Amino acid sequence: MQKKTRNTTAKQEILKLIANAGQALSHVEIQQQLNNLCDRVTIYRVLNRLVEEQKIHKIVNTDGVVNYAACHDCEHHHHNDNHVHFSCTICKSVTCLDNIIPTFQLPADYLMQEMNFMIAGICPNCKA
Amino acid sequence: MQKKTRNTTAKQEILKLIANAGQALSHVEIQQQLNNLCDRVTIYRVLNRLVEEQKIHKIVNTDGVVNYAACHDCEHHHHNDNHVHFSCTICKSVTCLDNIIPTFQLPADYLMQEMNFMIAGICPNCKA
DNA sequence: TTATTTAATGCAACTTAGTTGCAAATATAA
DNA sequence: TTATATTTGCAACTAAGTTGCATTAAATAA
Repeated sequence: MQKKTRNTTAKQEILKLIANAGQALSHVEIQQQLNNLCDRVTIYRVLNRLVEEQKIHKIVNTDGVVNYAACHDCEHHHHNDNHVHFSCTICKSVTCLDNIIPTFQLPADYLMQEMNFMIAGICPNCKA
Repeated sequence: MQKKTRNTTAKQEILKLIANAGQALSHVEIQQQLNNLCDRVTIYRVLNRLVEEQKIHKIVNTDGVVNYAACHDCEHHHHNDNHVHFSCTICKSVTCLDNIIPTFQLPADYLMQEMNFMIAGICPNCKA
């Protein structure tokens, strides 16, 4: 029997933040913007729940820091982070390049469950 | 003026370990296999040096854990981790799929410096 | 509306990963 | 063999994330 999940204030606010962000947010950024709405442990737990419920994506940066982004195409397509993520080494922003989907051929004897395509470099804003 | 780097015992042993491993190793795994040859801080520092010297690759797993692998094609090609890495969710092994190189088109206004392509799933060994 | 139940929260304490400063040790070149 | 600059060990620290447990608060039933 599956555990029922609740629509709490913390969850609503965190999801709203991520959905309106335009770029992926780290735990620290979310905590700062929440302005003491809830404990930092709660943020961790809410983020994990949202990932499980497939409402947000978890993106691991090239330095190991985790960021979270809203799901855009997951209504239509399968929930899978199959596009490229870009991490700017100057302004530190992490964004989803939703349209850039790499093609590759995984050997048949491998089973794919999850993918994380991360590119670090300089974003258009900082390059200009 | 560039700092001259030394060929110390710790560096030799760590590079040997990684080169002979057949799979990517984490800091913890390296520390265990080194059997108190040196301090854990030294391992961190040696690993960073080896990455800077482009003797090994740094691979970030889907859970944020960092692994290190020997460079195979970097003699001939540019030093760039442009192939797919595979992380088995069962046996926890991290391997380089040297031949699987994704193709994608990054918009011209982005500048790429580094990439990390990670796929998590079940490896041939564990699937069998 | 109130009572019941179970998920979610807050807090404190903890683990794990990695970093820093500094004195001592050691590889390299002269 | 000596000089010098890199590397190491140690202790202490930061940052990221987890866990246990008592309390709070959604959601549902009465």
